[in-house]
Amino acid sequence: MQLTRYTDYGLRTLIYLALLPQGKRASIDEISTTYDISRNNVNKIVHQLGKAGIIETKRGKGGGFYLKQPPQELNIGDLVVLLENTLQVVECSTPECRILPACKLKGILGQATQAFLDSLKAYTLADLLEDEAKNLIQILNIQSD
Amino acid sequence: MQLTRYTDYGLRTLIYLALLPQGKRASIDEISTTYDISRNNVNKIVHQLGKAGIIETKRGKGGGFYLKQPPQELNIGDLVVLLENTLQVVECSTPECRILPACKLKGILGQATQAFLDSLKAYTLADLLEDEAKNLIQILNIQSD
DNA sequence: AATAAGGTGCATATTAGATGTATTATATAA
DNA sequence: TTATATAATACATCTAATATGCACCTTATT
Repeated sequence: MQLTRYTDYGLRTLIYLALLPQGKRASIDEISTTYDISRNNVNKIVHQLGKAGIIETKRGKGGGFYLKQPPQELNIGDLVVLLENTLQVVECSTPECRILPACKLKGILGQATQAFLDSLKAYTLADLLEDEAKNLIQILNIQSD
Repeated sequence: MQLTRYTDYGLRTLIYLALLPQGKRASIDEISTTYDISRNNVNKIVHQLGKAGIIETKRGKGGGFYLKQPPQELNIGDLVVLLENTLQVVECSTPECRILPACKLKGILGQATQAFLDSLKAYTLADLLEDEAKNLIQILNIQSD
């Protein structure tokens, strides 16, 4: 049971953005280089986060992107739901499982998935920085000006 | 976020076994054919369940396997832990993530995974049959004698 | 001995996911 | 108005985990 790297990278990108000084933008290259993630992957993530209204993106010279909301307002559960392409932990229909109509496993696994998400919903992006912001800023070499 | 089919097939196999009349054995071919799952996959599952002491396997003509414990004693959470090869929802170390030492995500995701498993631990194999045993027996064409 | 079952090992196929390449659209600044 | 830096888009390819296939071994029953 794993989340995709895409989701992982998405969260890392958001951590980076949450650490940026007010008014500063990040670029795809910057994130890609810092975390050593494929540029294309970051590209897709930034695009998706932009479409979802989580970040503001701007093209062109001097462009880039930044969080539209404060980190305290970004819930980890919601972010995982957004980034992860499927939350259906088993595939009952491709190919169709013979016992599907009488199977209670679906429901039980669905409940468990909900418990997973509810647990994440207790945290926000801000909680990922708590007590570690200074360390993270140093590790990620984020400039203060 | 998905469980492997291996885990899914493992649970389906156990459902099948839980529906068998007392004293009856199933065979790998029987499970494989009934669910339309690769024989080899079932083979591995049966082998693992045997080693884990969940089922009793017997080689040779007239052999087969059956549950060693009543379904009420087999906890779904434990079964998923047994069958699923990884419960680490993100890979922090291959390659090593730069922010690993200051990252709080690991812990939060670990808690959520635990919530997932705890939710499953509230159910046993018997709960997967409840109210549906007759339907399942019919769908799976399990003979009563 | 023949047969039917699980056990074991390795090879191959499949597929989702990740990455690469190229090009387009847009914005800024010289 | 041209050059440059950026995100957006599209598509191709690589990779690796997973799933399946094949062959043969071991064991038990008849």
